[in-house]
Amino acid sequence: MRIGYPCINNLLDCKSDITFRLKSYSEKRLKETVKNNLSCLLRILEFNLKHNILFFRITSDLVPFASHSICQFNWQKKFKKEFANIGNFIKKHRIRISMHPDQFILLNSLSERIYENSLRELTYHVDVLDLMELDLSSKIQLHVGGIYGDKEKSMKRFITRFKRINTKIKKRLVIENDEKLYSIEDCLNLNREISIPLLFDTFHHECNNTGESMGKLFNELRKTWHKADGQLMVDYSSQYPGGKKGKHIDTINIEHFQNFLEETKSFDFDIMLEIKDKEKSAIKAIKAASDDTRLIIPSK
DNA sequence: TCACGTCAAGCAGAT
DNA sequence: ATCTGCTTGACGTGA
Repeated sequence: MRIGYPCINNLLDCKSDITFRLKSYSEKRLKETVKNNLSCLLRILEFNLKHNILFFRITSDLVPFASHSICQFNWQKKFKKEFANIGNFIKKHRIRISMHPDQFILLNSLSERIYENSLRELTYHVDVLDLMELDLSSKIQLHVGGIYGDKEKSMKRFITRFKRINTKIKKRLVIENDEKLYSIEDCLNLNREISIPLLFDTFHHECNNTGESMGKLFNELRKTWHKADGQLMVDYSSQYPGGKKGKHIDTINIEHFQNFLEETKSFDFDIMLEIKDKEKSAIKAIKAASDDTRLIIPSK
C-alpha cells in the first residue's frame, strides 16, 4: 500500500503545473515553462520520497497546449533526457504514478470532434509516461463520460469507442466511478464487456451507490487489475462538513480514514488522497497508517 | 503592486 | 439563462 496526493505540492516554492494563456503562446514560452515544470516535478518527487509518499498524480498541465494544434514544437525530443531522468528516479524508488485528464476528455461524446480531441489529449498523456519509460502500472484515469439523455446507449458508445482506440492508449486507461452519473456498479458492468481496470473512488461511492459496502466491492475490483496493471488504485476523500454533498474535505479526517483502512484490511491497494491540503494530509495519513503492515516504506 | 476580468476544451444540475 | 463544480485558481492586462 502506497499513499499519495495529486499534482500540487504547497510546501515547496515551485510548481509543476505552470501554464499560460493561449494568446501568449510561443515556442520560447513553452520551452521555458516545460523546463520549469519538469525540474519542479523532480523536486516534488524528491520531497515525497523524504516523507514516504510513494504515490503521485502528475498534472495534466505539465506540457501546456501539448495536444492543441498551436503546438507544433517537438517537446518530446527536446526534453527526452529530462523525462528519462525523472522516470529513472520514479523506477528506482518504486514510486507509483497516475494521471487524470480533465473533464473535457470524453470517449463517449456524441461529437466526433470531441472524441478526436480527447484522443489527442490521451496521446499526450501516454507520451509523458512513455518518455519516462514507466511500465503499464502507471495509469491514466478517466470517467465514463456523459449520459446524453440515454445512459445505456452512452455506455455502449464508450465500449465501441474504447475498442477502436490504439493499444498504447488502451493499456494505460482505467475508469473511475463518478459521484453523479456512473457508479461503480455501472463500471463493473462495463468491465464485463471490455477488460479495463476499475479505479475505485471511495468518496464518489459514498455519494453515488446502490447499497454495496465498500469492503465487499474490493474483491471484484481487484480482479479487474491484471498483473501488468499493478495493484488496485483507490481515490480517497470524505465529505466537507456542512458543505454541499460531494465537496471534498480540506484536511484529512483521520478517524474516517482509519475506519476505511479497517474496513478494507484484507485487501492491498494504492491510495490517492483527493484532499485540498495535498501533501499535508498525505503526511498525516502515512503517520496514521504507520502500524498498518500493508504500508510500503522506502528503503533508505 | 494589486485588482479583477477572463481563461482550450464538456457536461449536468442548481440557481 | 446563467452559474458552478469537476482534481482546482491563476494568468496577465491595466491602473
